[in-house]
Amino acid sequence: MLSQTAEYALRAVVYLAQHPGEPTTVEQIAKHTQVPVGYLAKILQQLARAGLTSAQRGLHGGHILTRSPAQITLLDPVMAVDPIHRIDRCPLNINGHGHELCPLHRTLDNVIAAVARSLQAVTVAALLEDASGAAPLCGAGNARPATAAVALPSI
Amino acid sequence: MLSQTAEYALRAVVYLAQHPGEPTTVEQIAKHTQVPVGYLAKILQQLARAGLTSAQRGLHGGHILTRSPAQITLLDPVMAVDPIHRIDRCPLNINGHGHELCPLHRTLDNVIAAVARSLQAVTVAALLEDASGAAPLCGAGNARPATAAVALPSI
DNA sequence: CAGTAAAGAGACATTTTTATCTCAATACCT
DNA sequence: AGGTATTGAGATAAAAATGTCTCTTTACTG
Repeated sequence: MLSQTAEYALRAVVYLAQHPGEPTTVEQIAKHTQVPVGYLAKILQQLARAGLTSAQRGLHGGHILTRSPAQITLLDPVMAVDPIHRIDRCPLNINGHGHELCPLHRTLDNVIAAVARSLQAVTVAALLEDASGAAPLCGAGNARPATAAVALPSI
Repeated sequence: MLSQTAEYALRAVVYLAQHPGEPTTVEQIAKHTQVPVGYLAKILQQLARAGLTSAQRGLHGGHILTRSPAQITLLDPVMAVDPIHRIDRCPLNINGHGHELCPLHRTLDNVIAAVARSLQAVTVAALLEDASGAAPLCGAGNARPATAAVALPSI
């Protein structure tokens, strides 16, 4: 669904949110989020370029969030590294029905829009405050029993 | 969002639904759906293996749907060629909190579930009957002016 | 039966995504 | 100033997705 890269970016942002203040090295983030170090470095660069994080070089350097977790939604890192594209014109743009979409692509675009809204509706802070179960990112040692996830049959 | 392959599969199925009865050749479908012929042939094989379509070889052969468009949802072709996977265990399966997901992955799984439900809620027949605008697949010549798509700012 | 129009299957090619490696630039510390 | 820990950037590699090509099999037609 989301790309591997987007997943990694989300993990990194959540981890950073759990470690406010302290600049955190790529290595440390990678270790705790199970993301390949070298690849994560690239992703963190993208997050920095997008203004979500900032990095400090040198000794005691590392990455930090530039905004409070309450002001970062799950959509933000996703758009930074692997943007979700709305369908804004029919991919089969034969005899231009202007910017109107055919029923298929209108439906697909609605799905995409819903995904974007869902991600946008959840802040990173909300994840951290979540009291229903395991700690964010399966934080070692502090997982608690939780309510069962809602089952969706058939897929 | 969805893969190219899934897009192609959806186009093919919609096209077949518009041409009930007649076995339709890969070439004809490809032409009208703007999908590379060779690749489409592979995709149609996958649809056939999944039982959505069946193919007849030889002269006057081609592909047809095995079910009525009313009994095919948009999820069906997608699952046939490029299955949507629910997140059923934390990808960072450190100190196993069983099958519980952490807040991040529970959220992501909910998004995936919503996508699946949305696709499952729309039948191919519904697309064909859609009276709000352009014909399915931008059908040449019969596009009509339609209601504007709902705008989603910020993405 | 021979010819032709179609799908089936598999090898091959290209492009994109994911991942690794190396070296340079920066900042701190003694 | 020199040493070390860190990010930045770019080249390279590997894997997966997408796309092409060729040959075989099947079924209809005359």
